[in-house]
Amino acid sequence: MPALKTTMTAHEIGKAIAKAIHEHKVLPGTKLGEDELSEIYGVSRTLVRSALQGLSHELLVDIQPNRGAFVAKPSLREAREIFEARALLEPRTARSAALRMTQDAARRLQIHIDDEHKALAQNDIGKALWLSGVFHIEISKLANQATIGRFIESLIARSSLIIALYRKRDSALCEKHAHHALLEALSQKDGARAEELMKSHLVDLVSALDLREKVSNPTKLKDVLGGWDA
Amino acid sequence: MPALKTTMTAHEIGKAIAKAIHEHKVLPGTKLGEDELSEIYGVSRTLVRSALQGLSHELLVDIQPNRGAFVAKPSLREAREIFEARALLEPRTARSAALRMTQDAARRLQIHIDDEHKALAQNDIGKALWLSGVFHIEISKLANQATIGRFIESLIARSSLIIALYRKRDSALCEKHAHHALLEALSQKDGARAEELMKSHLVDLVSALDLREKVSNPTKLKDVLGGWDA
DNA sequence: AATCATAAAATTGTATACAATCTTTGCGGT
DNA sequence: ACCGCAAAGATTGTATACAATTTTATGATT
Repeated sequence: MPALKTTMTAHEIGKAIAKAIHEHKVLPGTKLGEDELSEIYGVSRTLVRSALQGLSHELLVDIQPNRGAFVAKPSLREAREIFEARALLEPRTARSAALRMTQDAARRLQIHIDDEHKALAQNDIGKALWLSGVFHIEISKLANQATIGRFIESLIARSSLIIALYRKRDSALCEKHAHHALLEALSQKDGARAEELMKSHLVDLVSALDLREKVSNPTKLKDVLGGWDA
Repeated sequence: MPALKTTMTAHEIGKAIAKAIHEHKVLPGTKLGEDELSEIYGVSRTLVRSALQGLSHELLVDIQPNRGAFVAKPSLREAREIFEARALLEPRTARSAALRMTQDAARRLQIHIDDEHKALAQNDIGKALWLSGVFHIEISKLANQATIGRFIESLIARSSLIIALYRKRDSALCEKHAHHALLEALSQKDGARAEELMKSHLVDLVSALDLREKVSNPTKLKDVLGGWDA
């Protein structure tokens, strides 16, 4: 599928890495070595560095001076802030999107939801996660507010890192119906309902996370590590 | 004042260029040639390119492939979006800031306001503009929400471009009292009032701009250009 | 004189070479 | 064995060299 004849641009490389991060193909903390990446994409380190700097600007990767680039590990505080920001921006944006909804957009979103279900059916969690993010981004694009849309896009990308780090064990990350209900409200141009649905959808998302302060008591370490030779 | 012994980093160069843009030392549309900048800052094009790419990510400069980097020229639509976004984020943030206000912060903000007045007194519009932006950014920092704070910072930086492009002739850009009143509300931890003041302050800012659609009718061109040989 | 084609100059895009820094390895001392 | 230390290796940071593209200058043709 990808065109191999022409060499990739820095932007394309960044997109590819971002997608891998979003799909949890590479986990937070993973080192992104320049030589390694330039080998993979068949370009010089120049373009790889440019791509990594771009990702660092979006806070998807953390560049440590003289040490290299790593997939970012958002703190608990950052995690909370990001979902607070989403709760502020996305419901409002969903309302705007509803008012500008078209038949064509509804069709595209429906196909998107089908793809999500397909991915889930074949247990491709990574792809499902990525598609879920893109669904939110598509809605924000419908609102026709590029500026806030960019903010939302950035928040969603970082959300995938948070899910990787803080997801509760065995918590479902996408309630099957949430996106469908949202699409329905949008199709009916029911702005108020779309706003409300998005709001509760985000609450559900957060409730699948464990964002409580770690109470790790250093003295308890041996309780956890004890019995290693039993 | 600036340390000349050590070489500047890409980030520092970006900050320097951003400040020049913010201060209207370079106007929207200005070409930012790589050789020229590397000459100025005494570094190779590598670092200059890195800096320009960073600024491009913040939408402060527009990089046109194979043509170079130019100071961005936000469209009318972008301009409206940016101030809508500010109206959404900043009042809310001012309220949060009020609740976390400290004596020390109040002192710092007061000094800041004094600097603004000094700059205005000596007619250094550029510096006043920059300080005004930093004032807003400082408030957002007090709110202790780094994520939204970054958004606001980015919006404020772009606002200076909008002011350069769309300011009404002879419109005052900073009503002397606005920032002072804001500081007062913050100092009294009066969140509701701070929110309200910020809201109206932003309205005032927009009212100093001319964001109406240009009605330039192409057929009228000869009306404007006619009589060249009279 | 105006216009188009072409060549020269200047500028950006990418790769490579070298320098600086960090990481690992191996050795000797305690 | 366990630390500390030093040299080798690997990785990132910066500058330079070369390729690709655009811009400007030149000149022939109408």
